Amino acid sequence: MLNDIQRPSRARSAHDLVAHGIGQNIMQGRFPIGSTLPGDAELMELFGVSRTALREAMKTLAAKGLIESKTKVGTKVLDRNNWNMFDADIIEWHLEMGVDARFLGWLFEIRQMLEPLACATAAVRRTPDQLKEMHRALQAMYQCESSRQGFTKADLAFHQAILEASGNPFLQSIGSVIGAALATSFTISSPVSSDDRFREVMRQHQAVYDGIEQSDPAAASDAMSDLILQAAQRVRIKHEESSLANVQIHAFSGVD
Amino acid sequence: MLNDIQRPSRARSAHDLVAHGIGQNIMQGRFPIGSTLPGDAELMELFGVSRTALREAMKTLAAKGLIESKTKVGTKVLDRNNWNMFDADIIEWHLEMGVDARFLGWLFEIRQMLEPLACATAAVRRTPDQLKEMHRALQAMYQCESSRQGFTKADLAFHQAILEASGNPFLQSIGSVIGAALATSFTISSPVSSDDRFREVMRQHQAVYDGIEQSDPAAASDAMSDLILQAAQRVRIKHEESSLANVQIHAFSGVD
DNA sequence: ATTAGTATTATAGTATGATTTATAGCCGGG
DNA sequence: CCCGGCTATAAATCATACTATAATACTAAT
Repeated sequence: MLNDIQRPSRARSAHDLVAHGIGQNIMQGRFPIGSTLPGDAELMELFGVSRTALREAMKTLAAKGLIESKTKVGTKVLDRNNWNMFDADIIEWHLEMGVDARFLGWLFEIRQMLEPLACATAAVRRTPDQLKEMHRALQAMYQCESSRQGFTKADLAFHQAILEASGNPFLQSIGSVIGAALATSFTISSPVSSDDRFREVMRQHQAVYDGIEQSDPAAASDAMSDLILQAAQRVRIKHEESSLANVQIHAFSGVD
Repeated sequence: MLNDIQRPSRARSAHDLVAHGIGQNIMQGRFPIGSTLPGDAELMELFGVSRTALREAMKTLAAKGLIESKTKVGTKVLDRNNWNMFDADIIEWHLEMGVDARFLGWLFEIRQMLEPLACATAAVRRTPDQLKEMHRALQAMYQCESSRQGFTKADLAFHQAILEASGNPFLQSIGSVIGAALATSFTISSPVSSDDRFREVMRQHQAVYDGIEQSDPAAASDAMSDLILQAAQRVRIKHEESSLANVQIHAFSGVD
């Protein structure tokens, strides 16, 4: 199987390469937070691109909250809490400098905070079409026992369908976070490595689907919570001090 | 008091204005999703800027996931689930076209999902310095009974200090979401409009602080949940079908 | 007539230099 | 010591020219 393009990153445009380059350097701390990075002229030479391409790259980074340029004073690397961590590129650049356990932990922590509740809302708000979409993705997962690539893709599609059905655009835009978590987890520990593991993973996903299908928010939420917890354990994440993994949904009572 | 800059939007750079203009038009559906927006030449004329400025604006929008340009085929408006809703600008543009209740509801839904758990982790992970930061912000709130501006600022600082103390960079980067929610809520219904209301709001914030100060995750989480719920009610948000507002943290048990 | 290959062409991408604008830092006057 | 204007510098913007890409149309071969 040579058909997988391991690095679509190769054939990218100039400004994309520059943005990637600078972004990664910032992540790695080679352009430390708070520091002023080299002037236009120097960066042009460094990356071998024109001012146009460079400035477009800068705007990309600025849009993601990584840097800020002011006339005369230069371009400074902003503090981490200005970074938009829900951005696909930022997550990617983070992971490209080596997967560290802390980062994965944070990723799973966020998933644990959002996805169970997304399931709960999806269970209540889903349309028939959205349910069908989840079903399609679930079936695709069943049929991808052999292919890790295909399984990951179907898995992501399943989770994204749930987010979509939650009806909340904020939830709908965290696909990148989940995608990164899945892709990374699967490189560490494949869920299709053994028959037992595969069956267990599928059982959990099925439980999530069933909960949503039956419009049972609590069940859907609990199932998703379990699913994420076990996924985290598979990659041996130990939550540092306390675990939020067993936060549970206590009650779903509608208010007026 | 004239010192408030109602529209810092005025003195912005060219590409910022263009990005703002196009972004807002996209939000309003005047550049519908999936459509191809005008070519470079036309947009240059439309906004009266040079190609450079226009392209920088495009890159900004592309970085936020709003659009995608391909050679020959033009620039297309991407689907909403590519948009990064956790971006401050996108939220701002959304709100600028009139505050609609649904959007506010989504905002509060996300807050309700994340902030209580952020409080819980903060209660466990906080450093003394971070606690001090929260205390400072809380005191500032107490002293801003008269000024809505100052109160909003202090309130945001309080919430941001909690996110900071959660230790999770993903949580740390949702300040824009909370900021937007606070600012918008306060224009609808000021928390300092009456003495009673002010006292109630402060009591709730104090409860959150106390929970974190005493390293009591459950208490901190519950207090924050209450706080957000009441804030939502103040702006008359009725959750559509079911409310996630009274999701409760059931148990915080550390795992190994 | 269908298909495959090639040429055309419109549009985004890149490059370069000139020009404008904003600000840090200096200077001199108060 | 403080304040206001001057100046140098670097970023921001503009204008223009050139390149790369891909959708379309056209041609030719089967």
